Amino acid sequence: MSATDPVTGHPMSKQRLRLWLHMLKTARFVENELRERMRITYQSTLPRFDVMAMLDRTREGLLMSQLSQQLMVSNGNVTGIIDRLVQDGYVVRVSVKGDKRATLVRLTPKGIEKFAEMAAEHERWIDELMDNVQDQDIEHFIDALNHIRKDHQHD
Amino acid sequence: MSATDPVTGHPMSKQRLRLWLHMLKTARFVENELRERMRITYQSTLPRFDVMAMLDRTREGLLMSQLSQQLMVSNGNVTGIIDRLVQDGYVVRVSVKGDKRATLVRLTPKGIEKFAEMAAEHERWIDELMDNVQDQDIEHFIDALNHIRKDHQHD
DNA sequence: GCTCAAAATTTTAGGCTTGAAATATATTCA
DNA sequence: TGAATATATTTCAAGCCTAAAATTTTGAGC
Repeated sequence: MSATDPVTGHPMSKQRLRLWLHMLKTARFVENELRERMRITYQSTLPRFDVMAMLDRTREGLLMSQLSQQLMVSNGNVTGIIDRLVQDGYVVRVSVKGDKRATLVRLTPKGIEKFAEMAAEHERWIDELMDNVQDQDIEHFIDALNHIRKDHQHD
Repeated sequence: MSATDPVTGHPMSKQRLRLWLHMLKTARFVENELRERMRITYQSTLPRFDVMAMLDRTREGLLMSQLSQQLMVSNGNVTGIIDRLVQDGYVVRVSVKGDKRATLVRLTPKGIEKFAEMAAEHERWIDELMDNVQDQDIEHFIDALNHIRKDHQHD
């Protein structure tokens, strides 16, 4: 038999399951909100926003493989999202000198401008959705989150 | 100008954004792990598991609309997932007496049995993935999560 | 009863996501 | 050099997901 919670007497595994279900529900709630606002305000999506955010942090561009690794999504997934960002004129594919396999992906000036606008609004949305989380809690919260990934994820 | 963190001097909105990004990354990490294990071990998926979990808690069955509401996903989404669970023989659709519009959805005995097996393993996976989260942190953690949804979500 | 709005569900079109297979290029090393 | 292996990316099939439209049935008010 595994360890039990000294307070409630419930097995730790049940406590952790409960924590996971709460975390999932909260994340889903915030994501649903953001998705809808992104759609209504910018006729865009969260995955597109995530990709643009990554590209905005590295203006010289990223390889497709770097993008999918950083975003923790599959290779083929990124291909489709970039296709649509290219269609909208927010992103360009640039061939890499000396390696014909690779493709560098970069924000266009139009993409940079649009992202700045979206990012500012996105930050306000998060601030509003999380206005119940107070400053003194945030660092503890983030610590606890990082504990979960520690020893498991190596990035 | 908005409130600032008295310690770091950063605006609260930046702190909350940072928290959200950590939360998203952690949730994605755990979900990716669970998805892969569910696929390899049971040739199944997380959405299917979530639906079965909900039905297991209410053995007399749930309406399609109740299911989608509880799971915070769209109506049409649930239709497809149930279609496949019915094909696999884990779920049945039962017509509701007195209302020809509604459909009640129930686990079959085979579904109940299968879910019990999957749920036990699922709990072990969570326990393993979260083994860094200690007991005394869990309640605080859950509190903080609930704070996020408080005042926003009404369920 | 009739009409019309509301409710429960499914269908549809389009985007996201995965794992696996396919394609093309680069590298290693015998 | 040439063969085998590794790397970067795309394509593919299938499932997930959404919003909006369509379908069917119910219920309310007249």
